[in-house]
Amino acid sequence: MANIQQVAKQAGVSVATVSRVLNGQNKVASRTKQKVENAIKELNYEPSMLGRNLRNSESRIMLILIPAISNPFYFEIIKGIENMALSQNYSILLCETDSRPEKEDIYFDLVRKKMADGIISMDPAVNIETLKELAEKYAIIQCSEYGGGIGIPYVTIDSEEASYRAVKHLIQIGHRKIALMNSDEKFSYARERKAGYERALAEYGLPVIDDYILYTQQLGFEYGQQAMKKILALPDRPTAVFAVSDLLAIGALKELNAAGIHVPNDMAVVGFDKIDFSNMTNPTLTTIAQPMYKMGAIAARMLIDLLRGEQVDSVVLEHELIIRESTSG
Amino acid sequence: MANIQQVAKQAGVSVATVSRVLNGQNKVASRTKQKVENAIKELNYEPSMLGRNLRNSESRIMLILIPAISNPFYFEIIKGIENMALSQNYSILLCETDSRPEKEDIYFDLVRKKMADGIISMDPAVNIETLKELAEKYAIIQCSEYGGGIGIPYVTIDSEEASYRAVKHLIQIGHRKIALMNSDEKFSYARERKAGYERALAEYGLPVIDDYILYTQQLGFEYGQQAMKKILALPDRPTAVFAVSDLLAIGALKELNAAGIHVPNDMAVVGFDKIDFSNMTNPTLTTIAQPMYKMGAIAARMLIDLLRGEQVDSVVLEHELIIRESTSG
DNA sequence: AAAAGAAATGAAATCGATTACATTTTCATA
DNA sequence: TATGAAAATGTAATCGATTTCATTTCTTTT
Repeated sequence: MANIQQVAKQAGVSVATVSRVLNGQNKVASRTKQKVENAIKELNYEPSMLGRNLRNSESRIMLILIPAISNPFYFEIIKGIENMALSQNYSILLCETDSRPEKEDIYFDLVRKKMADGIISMDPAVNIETLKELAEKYAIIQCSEYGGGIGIPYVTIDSEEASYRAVKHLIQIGHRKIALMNSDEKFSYARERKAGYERALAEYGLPVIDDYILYTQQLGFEYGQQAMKKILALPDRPTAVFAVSDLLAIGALKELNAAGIHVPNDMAVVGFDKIDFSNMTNPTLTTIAQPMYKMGAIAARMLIDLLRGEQVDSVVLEHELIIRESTSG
Repeated sequence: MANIQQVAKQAGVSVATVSRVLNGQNKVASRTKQKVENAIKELNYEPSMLGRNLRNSESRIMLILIPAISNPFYFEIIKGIENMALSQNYSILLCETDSRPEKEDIYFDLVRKKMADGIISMDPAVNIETLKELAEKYAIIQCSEYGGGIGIPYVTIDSEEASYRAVKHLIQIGHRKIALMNSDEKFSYARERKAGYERALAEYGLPVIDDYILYTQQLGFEYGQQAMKKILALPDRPTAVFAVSDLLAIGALKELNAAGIHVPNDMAVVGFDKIDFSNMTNPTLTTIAQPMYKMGAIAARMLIDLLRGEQVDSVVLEHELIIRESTSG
């Protein structure tokens, strides 16, 4: 547990010199450098980040806000963030908010108290007012979900277009009665995906039927199962379902299975996100793939740039429709 | 961005008094306290944890080491850890090691450099020598997986017994040819689960057949699929499979499905962990439930106790066999 | 009203680094 | 060899809190 003073003493130099050796920037005579390095070895010295961080007024920690760690959608994004962060000597503090403001606030406090330098928010349920306020003093990036028009840079995909393509695909393979399994429209992605759904229907002159639009409280299997139960109870049952999340779609598949309804012959299903599990279901799930790793990496890069005081612009990434068994028997 | 000095000045008191108000322990006259609190409000002051942490020589961050964030097994454990940590004013730094020593080392460095106070390791692939060495100077708890006999406290379940019960269940419903889908035996849980498997077989006078014991490199769906492919290619095909992880079991189910083999009639399957997905498969998966939330909470509690310099003892928690469709058609 | 004891407050050291500025050393050149 | 510029090194302030010990203020008691 040696500190820089002791190293300096041992090496017979000043702490400034030790610090210079540590950071390798200023020139130090190689003989001196050697002495210092020996002292470091002998004392088993590890520089304390507490001291360094205080002096530099930074924590080199970035906060990642996600609604639920159990949604696999975030895995690859997190990986992308983490790798970029590590490469720039940042660590990530992963915060599951459960979409609860109190919990959110605990973590926001870490930023206010300098324990974290900035935030990447992926929580659609984040309190946008608080976020806006924080953004005035701290670096914040929105990833995947974003509250538009509030001046916080974001990286995301074009949800409306993705949704449009998914529904168009269903129409093109012959479906006319297509249900939408959406989540709460307070989330921008939900509004956009609905817009894409409606645009596709409109393009083919199909009516938007209220009964075909379901809203789920959350994005879990159970909610997909429940929603599918309601769909099956409909008098004029649709022949296809587009769910705005793979988790919902998988819950729906489960319910269809239980009801003995064949997918895709009796009912086609499309999901969204291309989580790993979507390839393990029976049938495998047609879905929209987002460039998640890339999205994460870009978000981290943007945050770091922001922290450096650079100007950063929002980014919209490409997506892809992955056609699998649930729409093509 | 006010600091404690400015608050003191504004309130017309010394920094010591401000600090006392902040920490609420020492007695401060209520009039003074009021003045300080007003100053804090007026200046919008937030105490910096950088300063506090340096002075207190602690970071109030605990490191959580997991091999892969994509294994749902860890979700509830992490929740348990997080909640306990937050309640004690700790934050958690989640580290996915990918079972790569370099990455492990990046995170270990955070501990050496005082950026984290202690570690909860859940990585079976962790370098046990490094861990042992670190444990001499820092607080470390092993959770779920543990390297025995090295004096690092752990919390886990009795894997041998759990495995024994799972296999016994298969035997009791009539199976005689039972395959084991295990992971690498360098992991203690793998060795223990194999031991339980063998004990159950022995108890019923069944032979241990080498061909029936498969090893997978990792615990992902794909590995379960591959392993099941091998099993299906066996000349004398077993009638049941016990997989040491739900992910493997789900991959196996997928492969069985693809091969048109009925589960459980033609082949019964048992998993391990009771992850959420295990209830979404068709058929639903019989599995061993671990008290994951509790395990996490206890691990965090143990780590905090350790950091306080208290004596902590290892804990073994209960498990439960959950019988579902994959073993009872 | 004075003295003693308790309560409140303050001054200054401390945690462990970085860095601006000052000083010393080195070395080429005249 | 003296000189001056360049290179190396050192001194001390600083980041923002906590805390020990000293001092001041307030109560209580006689």
